[in-house]
Amino acid sequence: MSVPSSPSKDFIREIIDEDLSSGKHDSTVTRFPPEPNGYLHIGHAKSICLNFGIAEEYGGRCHLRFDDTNPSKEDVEYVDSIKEDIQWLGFDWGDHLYFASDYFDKLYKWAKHLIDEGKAYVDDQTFDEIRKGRGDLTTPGTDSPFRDRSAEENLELFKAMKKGEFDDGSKVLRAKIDMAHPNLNMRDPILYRIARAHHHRTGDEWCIYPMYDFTHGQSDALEYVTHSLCTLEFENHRPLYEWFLDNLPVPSQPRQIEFSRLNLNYTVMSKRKLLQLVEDNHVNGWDDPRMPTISGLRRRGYPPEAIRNFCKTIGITKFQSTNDMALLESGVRDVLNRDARRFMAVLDPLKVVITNYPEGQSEEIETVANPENPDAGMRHFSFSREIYIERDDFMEDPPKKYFRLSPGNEVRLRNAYFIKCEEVIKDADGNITELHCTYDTDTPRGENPSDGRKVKGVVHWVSAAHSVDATVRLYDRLFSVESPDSAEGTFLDHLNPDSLTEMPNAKLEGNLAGVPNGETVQFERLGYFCVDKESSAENRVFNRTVGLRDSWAKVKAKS
RNA sequence: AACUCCAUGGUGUAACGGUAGCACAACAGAUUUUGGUUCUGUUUGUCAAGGUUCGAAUCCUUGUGGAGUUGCCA
Repeated sequence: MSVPSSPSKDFIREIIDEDLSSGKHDSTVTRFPPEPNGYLHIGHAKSICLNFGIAEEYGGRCHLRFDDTNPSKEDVEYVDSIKEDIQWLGFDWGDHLYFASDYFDKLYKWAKHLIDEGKAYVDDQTFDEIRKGRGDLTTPGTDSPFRDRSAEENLELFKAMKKGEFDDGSKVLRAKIDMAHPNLNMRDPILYRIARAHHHRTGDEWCIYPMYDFTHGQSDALEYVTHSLCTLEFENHRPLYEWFLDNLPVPSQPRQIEFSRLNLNYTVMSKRKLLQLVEDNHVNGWDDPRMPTISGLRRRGYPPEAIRNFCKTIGITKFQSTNDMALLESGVRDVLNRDARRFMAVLDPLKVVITNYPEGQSEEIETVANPENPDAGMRHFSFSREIYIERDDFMEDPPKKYFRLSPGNEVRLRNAYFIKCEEVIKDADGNITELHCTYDTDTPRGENPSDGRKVKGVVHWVSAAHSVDATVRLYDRLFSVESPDSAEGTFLDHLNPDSLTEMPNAKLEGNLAGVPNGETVQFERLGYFCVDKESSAENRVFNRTVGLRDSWAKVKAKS
């Protein structure tokens, strides 16, 4: 009913505005129609945000409808995961959960209707004969020898097909349209095939199943969907979609509108390829944090809000674009910077002994949990004589703009004192094993030294005696090239060998032991990290969601 | 070489015949107890050629480039 006014809208929302103001429709009904044959990925999120988003904005509704017309590929496992992912993204279909299989009876009647009208026939040709008869892109097809069977004969045959009197694949029901049509979809498309497959909902009730084309538009019409939004590859199907609406006594006239699917660089999006990554163990399951699946992004620690914002930002057009992963990550940082609690964690520890700090002594430090959000409150942790710092926060022979710790140099320990490196301890092989430093009692948190001296470097740390151990998994892009789909060789040739790095000896601030599974926090100066589902009190596991912007890395890379 | 669709900075996306704007990225600077955040500034664009018009990213023509379609998949 309401037409939200905003500065600019995509072409689909413009069409909806027109349909509302012209009186063509007085409410808006959309639908998200996945086939339950795999896990949802971020490309589906684009469609979900579009369809459910429009329903919210226009005060309409969005149906969740499972397009389950090909039982050999489908399973309830996928139905469940799809529901979970949509809800996690923050959308709700309310009472409007549907299955195309709910319409099998209706569709069967409509098929008989077409037969009665002389607009459908049973074809006995083999698979190959049908294919050959279809012609190709530049040559028209030829009529099937069975094309002119009488309506009576067709009806008997079709009923017999349903009763199971014929073998799988031996006959099909086809629409009688035009074998010379320039659009191949209109060359007498197949409506029903015989397939004795157990359906996850209808069981063994049917041995004939309707095709996508004979199902989708009619399902939309039955649900009074006003705008049926799908991706570009269905563009050529629209004439057929409309042919069924025109030739069947459907209760409403939905309109199909196509938009471009989401592409992201440095990853693949096709179900087939994602399946291959899982089956060949290039990743650890559908929810591997490197996967572009919704479940993978969730496990990676991406907030649903960031995914929704991303979908809003990339917009809806018919242009086949490839979006930059950096845009997604930027949105993830935005949300997490605002929401994530801060902690300190050392991934690659180097022990530091503060030689002038009394043995056996410790003190409690208080600081904010999140500087961006005062409501997050305070946190407390301990400082003591032995601490860990990040190994790459020390260099024995530093380059010019290196602000961190080096021999004789002084840095600020984050939330604590200045320390100065006095001595580097090495093992027999020359590896640095320990640093001996002194601290300045004049420089606790919140105070600068009375002599006015300053330091440029701030280094995070954890108290050795108060730390907890953890494994931290660092994730990088799954592929090393921007478009693995079009790169030389197969996409598997371009897997990034360093997409996963395990840091098995990480030392965490003690407070991190209490963070629940699934929460994403910031490890100060390092990035955002999410408690993995495999994490336990005995064996803590964190996944890096995304690193912080790192301008030092850029400086370093240049030199 | 059929039909359909698409073309705006590096990547996306606005501008609906009237100043080409925004985000990300990049670069420079300021602030900073996160080399984070925040703030300021800079660079970069209408696929090409014609036409219509006072005026074209926008309308028309042609070309070029890209995508989809020859499943009893969706």
